[in-house]
Amino acid sequence: MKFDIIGYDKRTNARAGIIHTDHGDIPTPIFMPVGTQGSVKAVHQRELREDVDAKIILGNTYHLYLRPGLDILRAAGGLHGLGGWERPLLTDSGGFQVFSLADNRRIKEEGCTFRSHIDGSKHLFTPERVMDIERVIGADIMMAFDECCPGESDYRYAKKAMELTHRWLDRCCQRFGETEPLYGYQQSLFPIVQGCKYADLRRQSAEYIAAKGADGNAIGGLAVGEPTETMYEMIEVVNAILPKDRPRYLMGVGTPANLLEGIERGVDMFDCVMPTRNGRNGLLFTPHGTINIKNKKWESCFEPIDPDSHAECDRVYSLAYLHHLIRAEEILGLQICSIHNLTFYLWLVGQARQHIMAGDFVEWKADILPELGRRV
RNA sequence: GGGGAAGUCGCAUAGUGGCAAUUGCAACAGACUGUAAAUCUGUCCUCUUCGGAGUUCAGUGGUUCGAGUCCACUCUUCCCCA
Repeated sequence: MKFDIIGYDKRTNARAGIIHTDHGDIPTPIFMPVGTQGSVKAVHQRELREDVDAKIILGNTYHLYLRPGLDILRAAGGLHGLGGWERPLLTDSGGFQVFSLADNRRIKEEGCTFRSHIDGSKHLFTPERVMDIERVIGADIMMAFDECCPGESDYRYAKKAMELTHRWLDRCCQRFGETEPLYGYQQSLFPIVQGCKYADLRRQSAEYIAAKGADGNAIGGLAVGEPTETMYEMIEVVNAILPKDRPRYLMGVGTPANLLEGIERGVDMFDCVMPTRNGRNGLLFTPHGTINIKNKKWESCFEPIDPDSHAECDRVYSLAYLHHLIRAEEILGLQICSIHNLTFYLWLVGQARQHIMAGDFVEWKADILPELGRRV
């Protein structure tokens, strides 16, 4: 994997670049749709390619390991082979599940034991095991196995979790270095900065992670309950340390405004369930704010969802029709909302990229940012 | 014409002497950040300074300290037999 920076914003830390992978190039800044179980929920691949124009999507190690399981994945030629997706993939390591499945797991030095949310069976995830699984899934970018601790964690716990994450990272790197890709193309390992909301821990963690010299680096453990301003401060602290010539990935973030603030602070990659999950729950993101399509006021609004959109469904279907579909619980409504939101997210980072290269990122951001948070 | 059953907050329901009254649906809002989410939460008779206050269970009258619940009549609906 190779990263070329093709443009800097002179007044901020924003930059535009290209990540080259064996499955194709990824322009940055980029938003990566989340496809936890090997599917971006409610969105066809053709729509992902042609409407959304997703350059890279995510899969999840924990979920794919439980189902369909490693034998099937290996036999299929990894997740690329199983799903027929030919563009780049990234797998999250299960570190987020350490956080979100807190009731079903126990963390030890060796690793983390999980109870499957599907059948209750017990499984042990060690850094080595996670590397092996991610090799089998075969994503272009593999994430290190980390402990993502809650935003309100106290200093002592946050420090402990960070130090464990570092020790686990050493083991991830070791195993990664000892193993080969299984399907004939390269894989990269991204380590993850932790440290919760504590600037000195974040600094310490960023230095530890930077020293690994990885192809790219991730910032984890944000947008997990801490105030938004704190998140922005932590991004600044960390990005001052992470290598400038490698992509920086802010994990699990976020709102459209979060993306622009992240880009301004030097983040290149984002992923978040928000466009898809909120879309399935009837919330549309637009350049002029959010729309709750379930609200009565859209009942007879026969305007297209977005006449200028790259996505066909935004031009063809009206807000009134979408309102009807969502109320009637028609599957098509979930599909349209998901495609719309992802298209908007990809449009937004694409615009950011263009304005970085055009030199007016600051002005553009100042214009659009107040709009994004509005309620239409 | 004869016999039987039933009327509860939009719809459907619970309720057999202490009830502003159960539950589901619908409606109206809100939440959602590396997905155990096509999920979850709130409101849902009227008014409210959110402490309460006022009117309710087809209608009228009655029994009772107290009635959606018991009694009488009236109205309405449904079923069965002619």
